[in-house]
Amino acid sequence: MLTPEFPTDPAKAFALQRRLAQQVRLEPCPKRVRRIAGCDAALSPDGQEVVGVAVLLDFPDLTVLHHEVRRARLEMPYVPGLLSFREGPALLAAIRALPETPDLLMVDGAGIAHPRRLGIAAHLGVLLDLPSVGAAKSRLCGKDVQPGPLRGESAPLVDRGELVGCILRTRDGVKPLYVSPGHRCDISGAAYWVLACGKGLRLPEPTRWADRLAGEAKRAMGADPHSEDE
DNA sequence: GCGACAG
DNA sequence: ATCTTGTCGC
Repeated sequence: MLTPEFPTDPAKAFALQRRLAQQVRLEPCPKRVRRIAGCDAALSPDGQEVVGVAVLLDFPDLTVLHHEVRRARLEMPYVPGLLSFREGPALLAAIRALPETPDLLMVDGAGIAHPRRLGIAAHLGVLLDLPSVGAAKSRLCGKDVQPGPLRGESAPLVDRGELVGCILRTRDGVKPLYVSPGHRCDISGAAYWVLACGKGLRLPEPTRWADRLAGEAKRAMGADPHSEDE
């Protein structure tokens, strides 16, 4: 089950990122959002597959309405900057399987705060032409600057002289998140949505649920590499 | 050439 | 990502 959408050859992946990065549109984030999809992935117990999860939450309730899980074989080793070519296939399938098209995607990973300005959040946003936000737990690029200690405080994330996102404190005194817009969104909007989706915990609800559900799906696999097909 | 490096 | 128990703090 090959995925021409995500080339396995690093050279082709780099070229594709540079091409898709030109399609990213930085603009004001939508204000009328009713449905948000949280996305995250985990590795199968045998490490041969990726388990992608897309959780649909409503806004502003932040209630979980639905979630989809999709698996995809790993064809490429992890290479910083090429994460979307590993998790992309499974996440894309999970998002497409949702009963409703979300108004916004919130992904565990980078948006444009990426060496070629196409982190997984931006990549998925462009492929689906949906507004997206990247909320990473650690830094991929840019200068690491510590924001104020209180929830809501932030510091600009600058990479090679370019403002690509912000380092946002989502919880008092806790390690900040590296937030950057994906597609059809901007830096302030990305930070706004991450905070608006937060309940005082470090991770915003969409990503927090996706992370938890991916972990459950992983455990449910136990030592059974496979049990069915699509 | 030497580090840094989402998940 | 993943390997992993208890422990400090609100």
